[in-house]
Amino acid sequence: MYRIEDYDRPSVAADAVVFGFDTADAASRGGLKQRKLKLLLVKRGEEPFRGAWSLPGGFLQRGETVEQAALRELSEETGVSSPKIMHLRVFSAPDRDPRGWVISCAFLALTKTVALSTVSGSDAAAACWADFVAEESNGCLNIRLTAPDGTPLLDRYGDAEISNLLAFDHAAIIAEGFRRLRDEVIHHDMIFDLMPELFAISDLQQPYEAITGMHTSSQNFRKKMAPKLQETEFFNEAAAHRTARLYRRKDGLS
Amino acid sequence: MYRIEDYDRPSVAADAVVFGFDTADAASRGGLKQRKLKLLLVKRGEEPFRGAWSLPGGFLQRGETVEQAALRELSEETGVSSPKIMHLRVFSAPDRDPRGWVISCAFLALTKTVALSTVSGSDAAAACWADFVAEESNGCLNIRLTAPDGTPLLDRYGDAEISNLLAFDHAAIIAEGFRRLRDEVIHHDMIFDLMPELFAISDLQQPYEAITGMHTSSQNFRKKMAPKLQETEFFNEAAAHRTARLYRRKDGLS
DNA sequence: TAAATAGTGTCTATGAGACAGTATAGT
DNA sequence: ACTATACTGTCTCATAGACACTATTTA
Repeated sequence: MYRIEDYDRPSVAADAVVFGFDTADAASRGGLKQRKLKLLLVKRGEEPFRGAWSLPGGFLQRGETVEQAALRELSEETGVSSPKIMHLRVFSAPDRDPRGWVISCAFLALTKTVALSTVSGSDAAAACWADFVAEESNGCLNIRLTAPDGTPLLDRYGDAEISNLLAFDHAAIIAEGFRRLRDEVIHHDMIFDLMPELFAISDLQQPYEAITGMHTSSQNFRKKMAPKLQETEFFNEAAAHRTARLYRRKDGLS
Repeated sequence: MYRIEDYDRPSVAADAVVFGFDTADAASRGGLKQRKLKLLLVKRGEEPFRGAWSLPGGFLQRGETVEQAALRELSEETGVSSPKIMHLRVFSAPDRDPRGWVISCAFLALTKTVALSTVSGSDAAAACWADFVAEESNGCLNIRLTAPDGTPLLDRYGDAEISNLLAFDHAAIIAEGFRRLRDEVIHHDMIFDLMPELFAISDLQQPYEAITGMHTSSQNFRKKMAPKLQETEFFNEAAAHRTARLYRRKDGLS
């Protein structure tokens, strides 16, 4: 029989790729024009990579699952809670951590409405929502990450890293996370996990297109989404134009 | 700084859910009618669960990635090699292994053509291709696994296990593996990874429908697949009917 | 010729994209 | 009146399913 003490064991980390959109609640929204995809990062307070930005995460503890570890670390480090978290993959290259043998269980997590103020926790200056921009050109995924102060954190073209200020192999984890996000949005309506309970159809479009890279007219987008939506009696507060009806996700969808 | 020695660490296993189809090579095929989806299992030679069937897998060793560990164990235990292997998820419930704290990185793997004779390795009687049948009814996935001698190994309806002779939480891992397989076949043409290099269109249909649960006429199935196929100059050897042209997967597909 | 599967063509319904045009809010 | 967005409807094209029909092989 295998005896645990007889064998070498790695340290196991759980890291979360957390996406969100910086829109205020749709029901109480003003004339917000720009809705941008954001990625949650924390500033490392310890060596190695002290001072560098990294994914929120930490080490698995006895008695918890890796999901619980990811959510616990996310909460501890950023004060953010995620209603939706899914396994991404395990990163286990033997040299990925200078401290030694550490494998990382990576998760994809989403927050409904990103209130930027929710970033707090042990050290408020130690977490931020970075701007996330992705483009696909001839089969290559280009990702750019920018800190709130404008510092470019990552410029990645395919697997080539033009510039990368992130700790460990987190750039690769982020790329994998975004690929999965796109896939889930396209095939499994994951876009709704990024939206508040009630939303106007036009609130869906910017997020949807930023993630999928697709572009449609607002009319056709409406028609595509209509079968997945449940009409409500509510309307958003008007800007300088007609008010929009609010919808919720129709249940009974995969 | 985090020092590895200061903290508790789990043992890490890599387990593979390996699917295959029991069709002989299409180019030298006889009048084979039944093509069935199979799952690769090994018989445990040690405690715990000695004598029970389980997924091929084993413990991660220092210096290798979890993918390498999965492929190494697969080869050692069954002699099977897999051209396609992908991360599924991590199973880490604290009580999932009676030996102690063991988490499992689960993989989905496919073999192109299953020559049933390839099951060998350290102990030939210790591995088998079990019959795998899945049905979806009102949102619930029903899975049944049967050993080659007819013994029912698993009957699972949704998350309810009617009967389960498998070791550990491998029944849940298998269910997750099949869900992912179906998803990849539907959205990303993974069906081709289960096929030999050359195949007739009709060879695709049974596997495709067994996995997706969809049903179409052979004519419409042909039309759906045509844009993904590259015609070749070869034909299969005839049975008691017209010979079929062989195709290969058209490249440049996701 | 019969049996069985391979393969073509046709009709129809559905969904996506292009785009014309109407509705309703604020300024 | 003007502007900006919400929303409806229409046309066209591509794709999926139903199904009639032809082609080719062995028995």
